[in-house]
Amino acid sequence: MIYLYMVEMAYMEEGDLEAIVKGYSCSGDAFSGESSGGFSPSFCLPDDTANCLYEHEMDTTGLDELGELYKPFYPCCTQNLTNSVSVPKDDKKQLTHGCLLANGSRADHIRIPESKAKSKKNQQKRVVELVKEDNLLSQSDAWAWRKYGQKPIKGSPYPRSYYRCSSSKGCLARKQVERNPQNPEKFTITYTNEHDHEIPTRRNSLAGTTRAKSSKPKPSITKKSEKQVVSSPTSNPVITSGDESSVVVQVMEVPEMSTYQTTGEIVGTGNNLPTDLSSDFDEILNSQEFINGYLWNY
DNA sequence: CGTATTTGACCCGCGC
DNA sequence: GCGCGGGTCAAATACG
Repeated sequence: MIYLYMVEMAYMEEGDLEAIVKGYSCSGDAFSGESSGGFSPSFCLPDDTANCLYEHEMDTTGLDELGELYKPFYPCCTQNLTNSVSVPKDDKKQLTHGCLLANGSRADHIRIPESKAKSKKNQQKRVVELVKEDNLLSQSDAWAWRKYGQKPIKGSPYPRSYYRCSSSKGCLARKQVERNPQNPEKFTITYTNEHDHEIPTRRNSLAGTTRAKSSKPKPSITKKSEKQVVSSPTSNPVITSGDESSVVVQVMEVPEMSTYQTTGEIVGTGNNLPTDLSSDFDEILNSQEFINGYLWNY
């Protein structure tokens, strides 16, 4: 089983976090669950648990408890829907967006203030920190993700990979994956925006296939000699840049989905991680199997 | 040929 | 206004 911490960042003012944690409030991400492989959506934490988690890691709980934990919290997850609005980057006039709810239904055309929508900072973010590297396979969600970028991140020796939803054209869902610089065994996955479509029943023809890493160096005309490794690891990436004033910390124990089967193995690298881009980490990140993590039978 | 990945360039928000 | 850093674009390339 997998234990992960889920941090939801919604449109809330400073101080809301405490209120939420103390008051057992729900995050308002009514449909966050679909990004976790059809998993159940947000749930509310007991007061002491939430506080505990916000400060430090928590010991694990039993797998079967999770399902029971979720049930009582489902109803609250249909509230505060407007907090979960995705923000289309380029849609400057209409600024509406369809939202997929956890139960599969949709909530369309939720209007958000233009000024707010313009800001990337106000995009909904949901951060998931994986505890174990090998859990990445199971944690990976059922959406099809396509990598569109990778950047070295200041303060972290590990690059961040950017993925977008490839299941549907125009879907604004984004996903970032990076290794925790303080604990290389952990990965942080950040989801931005929500899918505006159902979970695909089948993926693109090549989705899920593993591309063999090219043995020969890729010819590049304008290639720089820039080294993409940056130094001096700093803060915990889970609760990132200071502006995310309002954070809901959730703990999810994610059972491995027995209906799916992982298609690849990740060789654990532990703490002896190479820092260059040809490291195992990059192979993991670059593997579509890692991104999806499931074997799809047609 | 269609789709995915790589990676330098570009864009944009933010702090100074 | 400028520089920095994060996020995205898109051409080149790889793969089935």
